[in-house]
Amino acid sequence: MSDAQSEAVRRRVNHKVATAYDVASLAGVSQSAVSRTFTAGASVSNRTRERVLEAAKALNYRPNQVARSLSTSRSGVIGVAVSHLDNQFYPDFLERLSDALDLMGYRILLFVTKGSQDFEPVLGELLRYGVDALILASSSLSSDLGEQCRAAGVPVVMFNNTDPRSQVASVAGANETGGRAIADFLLAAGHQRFGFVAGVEGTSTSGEREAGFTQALREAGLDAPARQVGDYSFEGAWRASIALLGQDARPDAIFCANDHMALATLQAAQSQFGLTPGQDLSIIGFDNVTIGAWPCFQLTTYSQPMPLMVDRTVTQIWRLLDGKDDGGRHEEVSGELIVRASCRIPSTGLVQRPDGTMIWRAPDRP
Amino acid sequence: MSDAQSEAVRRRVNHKVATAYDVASLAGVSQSAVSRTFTAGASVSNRTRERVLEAAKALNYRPNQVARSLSTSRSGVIGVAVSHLDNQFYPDFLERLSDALDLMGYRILLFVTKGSQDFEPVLGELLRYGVDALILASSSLSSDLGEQCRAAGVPVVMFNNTDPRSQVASVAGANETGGRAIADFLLAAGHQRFGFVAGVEGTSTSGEREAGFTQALREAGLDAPARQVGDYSFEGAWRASIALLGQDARPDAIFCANDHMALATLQAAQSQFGLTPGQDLSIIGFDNVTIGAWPCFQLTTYSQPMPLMVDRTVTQIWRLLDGKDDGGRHEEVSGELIVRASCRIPSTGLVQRPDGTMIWRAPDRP
DNA sequence: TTGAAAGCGCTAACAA
DNA sequence: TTGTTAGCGCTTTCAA
Repeated sequence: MSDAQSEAVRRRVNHKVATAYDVASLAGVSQSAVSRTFTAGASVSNRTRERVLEAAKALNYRPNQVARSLSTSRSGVIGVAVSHLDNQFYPDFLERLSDALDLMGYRILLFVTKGSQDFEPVLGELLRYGVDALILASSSLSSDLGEQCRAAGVPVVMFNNTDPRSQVASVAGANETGGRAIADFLLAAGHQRFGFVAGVEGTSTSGEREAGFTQALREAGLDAPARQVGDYSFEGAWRASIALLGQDARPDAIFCANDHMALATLQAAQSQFGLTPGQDLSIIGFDNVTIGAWPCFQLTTYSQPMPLMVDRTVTQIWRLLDGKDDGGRHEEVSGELIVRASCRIPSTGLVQRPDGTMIWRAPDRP
Repeated sequence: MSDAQSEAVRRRVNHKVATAYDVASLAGVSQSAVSRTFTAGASVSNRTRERVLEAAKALNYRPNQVARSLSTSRSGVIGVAVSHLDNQFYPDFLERLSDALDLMGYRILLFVTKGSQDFEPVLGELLRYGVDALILASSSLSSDLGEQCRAAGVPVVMFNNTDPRSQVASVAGANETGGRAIADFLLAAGHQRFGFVAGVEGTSTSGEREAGFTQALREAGLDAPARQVGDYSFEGAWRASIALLGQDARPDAIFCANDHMALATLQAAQSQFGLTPGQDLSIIGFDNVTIGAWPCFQLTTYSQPMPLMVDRTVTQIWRLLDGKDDGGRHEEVSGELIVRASCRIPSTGLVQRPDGTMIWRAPDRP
């Protein structure tokens, strides 16, 4: 046994992890040969590769990612900032995103942010962590942040949140369209008095949904809806709903800026006012989270198709990573108005899809 | 302006990130001096430090974590494997864990696993990612995995899951105690026929809860409960519940191995059998997830106090990182039986806590 | 307290 | 196709 070999064995015994050098000497090749066999698209002879692989297996060797990152300045890690983890929309997002990134060999460095707290310093750090890209899925996160990263040359995509004036790429649902559809739907069902529960003020998501909703009501000759802020939280929406429903002329239809808040409204209406959603009033959300379809909720909602949105998000990321920094930055993924029992049902416009779900489409206007 | 200075400026302009060398030359000191000013507990004169900090600020310099990791073989990153993200227990866990780790300057590298899929290869990779430690919060994850990492010298803690025979540290709730308490509680309420909805077979969490439950029933002279497997999923529990409730002698009390499944049982009972939980039958879960307390559920449950559990988990991690690999490995965090409307209420043993929540304590036995 | 210099483990020119 | 060599940006001895 050569010196090199015994050195390699010694390392193993000492619990030290084998390096490419150990493998090289055991295989009787250069360290570069080892590097090459573990680098996709390298140039190694089969014979060399096999010897290396054999030695690697014997030593339980695997390339050290940190060292690799230092050399290549690519880490295979993508930073993901997310908040509101109690809103099922986001865990669902994380799960699907993880899947999608996994497929491409990427990992997630997770940052759970609290609302719009001072996240920016953390993010400064983050950039030095060598993440290859950033996904900002905190609806209450400013785009300045993203702008900063973009300037630093790190691809950034905002998820479920946009700043149309910024250069930061984004993927979002059809917020304004959805808001309009919801108004049309409620009007078609014969509703008269409307309420709106907003998310965090200033977020594009809530703002656009409200804009579409209000605009469509205006076009129908109606006033803007009664309005309360729910801050995207269950408690906030609970309070907002109680305020709305406690009014003299109580709304007979309430649109909440997302499902998470709509679930609060639904329960507040039931337990605090004895109202039956779908009969006494209509409640509608946005997102189509899984639990909204639970029997006890049967929440009507405008969907944000998560698989598609995640798909678009990662596609944008790959593009940016490839340096294709061109066009198509602010992507909008359209959804559908999914009809369930929490709303009074219009007599027209209902369509049943093959999977049994009911959707509503506005009748063509003249 | 010196050559070194103009070089530094050039880098800035070219969008290249400043390195410690750039800072050093701008500050007129050695690169080591820069390193020291950014290393906690270093030895630098105030004068040097100030000059360095000034230069660093001018160049917007921050130490490169990757390079630092390569030198120190510590990354400041902790790998977290989690599954069942649709069970609110886990997003909640992630959120709190993130907070706790943040406080100590650690970040989370997230792995979302699917049940007990072939996660092991991924984890092999993971170790080469330079994570300083690993937290395994996948209730359906074998401990072999953890054992492997431990052997590789990486601290591992299993969360909400144990293998008593293994050396892998763990933090879990009072599963057996909780199971017993639940049996005692249901017996005290006068129940006769019991059902149990299990999680994934073979997981310690489900197994221990069932063992405690069944054991306590046996001690009361009763048979083991009717039993169905819910696999920790909503759909699985839904089917399991329908099977249980469709029996000839339908159970009048069902214990589900966690809240997530109990929520399915509750709704199945209501919507498929027209039963009113708390009157026609009692349904009880385990975890005390936030949504279980929602008005429409009012789920009785045995709690797993998340803040405490997370606290214990990170404490274990710090210990292991400090090389204190001694004792106290399998930690159990006790909870309380939280009484809500989904169960028939016993006439004795109820205690109201200051915050208004009702808990139940078994009367002392003679 | 400081600077010089030797790595950390790998990738990527460059020569052979 | 190979091996040699020079970094990647930092930490950490070791002298001074």
